Amino acid sequence: MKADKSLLSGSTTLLVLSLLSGEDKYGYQMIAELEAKSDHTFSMKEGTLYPILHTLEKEGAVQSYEKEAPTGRTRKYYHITKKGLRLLNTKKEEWTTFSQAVNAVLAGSAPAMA
Amino acid sequence: MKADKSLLSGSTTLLVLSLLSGEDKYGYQMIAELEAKSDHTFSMKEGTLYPILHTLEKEGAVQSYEKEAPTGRTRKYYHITKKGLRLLNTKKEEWTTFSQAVNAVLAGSAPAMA
DNA sequence: TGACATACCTCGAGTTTCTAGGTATAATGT
DNA sequence: ACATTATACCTAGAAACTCGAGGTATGTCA
Repeated sequence: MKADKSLLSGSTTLLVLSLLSGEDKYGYQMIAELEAKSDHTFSMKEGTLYPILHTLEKEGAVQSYEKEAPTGRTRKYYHITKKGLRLLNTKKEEWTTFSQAVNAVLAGSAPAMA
Repeated sequence: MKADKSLLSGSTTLLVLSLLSGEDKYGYQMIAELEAKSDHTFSMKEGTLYPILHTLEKEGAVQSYEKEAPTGRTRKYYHITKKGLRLLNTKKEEWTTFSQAVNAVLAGSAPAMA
């Protein structure tokens, strides 16, 4: 993880829901896509992702189903629900508000930029 | 706190150092300024801020000194050191990398915006 | 057959923040 | 004079989140 790992806190659910808003995906795939899309900034660990997926499913934000891959292996796919899409929009707004607030504080003080 | 409080994780040190890069400040003042500059998005709690300041001082990123306010009360001011300024720049870069990565993931999937 | 990648999972440790208290002084209202 | 509120500092324990380390199982390749 390039960025301080603690920055990741709180944004994981947003990232997972965002990935699923395009199409159904399985856990292992999400980790790889996150790493690729973020240019290797995010390396979400399995021990982080799987519990999150289980929690989201309990909340009704996603639904899982098993499907056999062309390889013959069984994968567990996750589909985002309408409730999940609403949650995604909420989290997106929170992210926007939050990042703008951080930038506002940064802009107000120091000039230095690496 | 408007934004999901867990988003705050990892950015607190960055915010505190950023505030101190302009001029020396005392704890109570920082909380008020954070709230004002972020348009009420951040409401950092005393139980969060004071331990952070103590940790930063142990690390040598800030130095504290007591000074009497015009009111007669004694305040504990914090001054950012050169080491603290370097730390600030590091954290700034981390923040930039992190926020760009989140935006990249968000852009790659869902179109909806509230 | 052995090694490795894929694919899922859980538990305990570590980190961070918040809640909820505590202490003390100055200003304000009555 | 007295009570209340705002200022200003602090700490301990609970709660939340992520990670490291481990486990299980199947498919691929040499």
